[in-house]
Amino acid sequence: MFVALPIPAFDPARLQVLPRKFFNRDPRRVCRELLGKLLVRRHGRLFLAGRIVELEAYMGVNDPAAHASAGLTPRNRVLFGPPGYAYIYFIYGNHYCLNVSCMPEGNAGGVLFRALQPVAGIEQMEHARGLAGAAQTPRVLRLLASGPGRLAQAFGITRDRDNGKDLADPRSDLFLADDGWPPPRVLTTPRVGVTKAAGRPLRYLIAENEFVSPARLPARAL
DNA sequence: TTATAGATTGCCT
DNA sequence: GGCAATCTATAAT
Repeated sequence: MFVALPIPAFDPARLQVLPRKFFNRDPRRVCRELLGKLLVRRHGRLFLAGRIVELEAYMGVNDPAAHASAGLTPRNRVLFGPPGYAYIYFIYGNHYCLNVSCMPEGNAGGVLFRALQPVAGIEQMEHARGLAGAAQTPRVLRLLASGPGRLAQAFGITRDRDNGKDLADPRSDLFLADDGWPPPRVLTTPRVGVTKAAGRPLRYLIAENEFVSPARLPARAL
């Protein structure tokens, strides 16, 4: 039996934008504590919001799977900058992916956003994803932001628009916030789609959440 | 200068 | 489950 989760109420007045120090830590710690928080896009009075349900940690120059492993380049320079900034890259000729920089300036840790549960602005997300007019079945809701490329498309995230943006600035149109949702139960698995350092359990997800991205791998409790 | 793999997705059988 | 799409960064020539 497939039971749809209720869509939680969304109240912009309750949002506490996460401070820079939140990101000035080991990416694994940031992953664990970022699960259950919100990614928010603001267009004037219109809000898009998604509950963060799946993340991956990238450990910097010593992580062979990380873009930072080759050292500082024009593409990955945001990762080497101060914590709390958006690193966006284009992959497979089709998709943008969103990361937030972690660790102090000079240390290139980062966290990849892999899946969100839509919370606000669902019609606009459907439009951005080419699913306008589709019934809001659990299956369609999952197609909106379950997957790194999908969530970027749902939120209109591109490199030109958002790379280098400060996600810890309340004045930003893209930021991360706490709305008081209780800390979730967290599982870890190996990262998806990486060929180097493939065994490390650096994928973090909310236990029993149906909005995690399609890849299903053996999980263990944190 | 050319080749190849890539932190993905969607459509095909 | 297989594979094409389609741009970029980096390696190989």
